[in-house]
Amino acid sequence: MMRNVVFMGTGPFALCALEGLWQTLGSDATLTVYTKEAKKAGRGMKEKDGCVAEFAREKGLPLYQPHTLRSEEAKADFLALEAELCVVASYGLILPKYVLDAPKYGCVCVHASLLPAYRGAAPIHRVILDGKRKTGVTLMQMDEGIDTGAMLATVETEIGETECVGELFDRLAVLGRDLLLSNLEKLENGSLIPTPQDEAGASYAAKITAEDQKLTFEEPTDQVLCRIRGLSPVPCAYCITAKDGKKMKIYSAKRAEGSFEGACGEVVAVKPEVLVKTADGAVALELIQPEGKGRMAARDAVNGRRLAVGDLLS
RNA sequence: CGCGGGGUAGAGCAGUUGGUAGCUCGUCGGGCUCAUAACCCGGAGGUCGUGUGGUUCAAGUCCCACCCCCGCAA
Repeated sequence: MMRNVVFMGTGPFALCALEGLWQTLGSDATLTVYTKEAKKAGRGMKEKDGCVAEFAREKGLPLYQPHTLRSEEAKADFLALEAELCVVASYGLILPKYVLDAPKYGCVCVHASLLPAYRGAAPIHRVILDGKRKTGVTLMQMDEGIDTGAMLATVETEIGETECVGELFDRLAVLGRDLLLSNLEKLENGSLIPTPQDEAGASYAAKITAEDQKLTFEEPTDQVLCRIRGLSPVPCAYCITAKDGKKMKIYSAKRAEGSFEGACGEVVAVKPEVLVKTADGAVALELIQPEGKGRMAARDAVNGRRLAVGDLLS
């Protein structure tokens, strides 16, 4: 059993793996946590720590939140830990070579995609945005590139037809945690065989931009629905309601059967469902959120005169 | 001290220049119908975020303080 492990991660996906690691290693081992520094965020711009930092504090784990790993100070700190293994999951900082080289078993990363596809920051969102039906988690030996290291183990999963990124995220976090834990021993005894990634199948899952969040009803229904599912509930797809120019987030919607008359983005019916015309049909809005208001069923928005037949969404 | 929107029946909203509250939906009861997410009739349901606060003859409506929710930006 390993006795000295460093974990580097930020956010809920990382937290899931960290919790598992903490339970598995037990109190005999030293588990040191690295996570991104607290930053001013949210309404009021108050300094806010991430969930990984909170967990580390709560459990009394040694915690490091360097602004960068490239400083001499960070380097000295890390080397002094003399870690046997470094586990990384959506950390957000690039690991310098000294980190990669120092641990006896190197640095392994839990990445939420079937590498070499969807390397990068937003693999879970992108895989749904692209309409894929299968994804997974990869455990890999890190190298100096971004998610380019040799693969050690993978687990696949089907993406549900109506599954949103929030649901998939939670499932992959658990799969990732289990993939890591079930391979710890093999990492230690060297029985995992690193498989280099095939560059031919590589793709990059870039961070989600505001542009990605913008819905376009000029697209076919399938694409509109993928965009909604792939971004819900965070950061969420949105459109602009023409009558007041305000944003309206759309958390969920489904395909509407039939053919409809109207311009793309026009509300063509509100009863019994709120239907919005797309390039090749219509989508039925389910859960939405007007700017400044809370989430509500599309039907409630109609009751409050927020949406009516003829309204234009763009 | 980042910018901005909002807190009124179970839900979503309206409430004009201050005069004790309305709409759509839901809910309960009744009716029509082969039937219904449709229609008709009727009922219940609100100390209008909090404050033994201020102004006023009178405040959901103006002023003050505080709490909470949300959008942007990070």
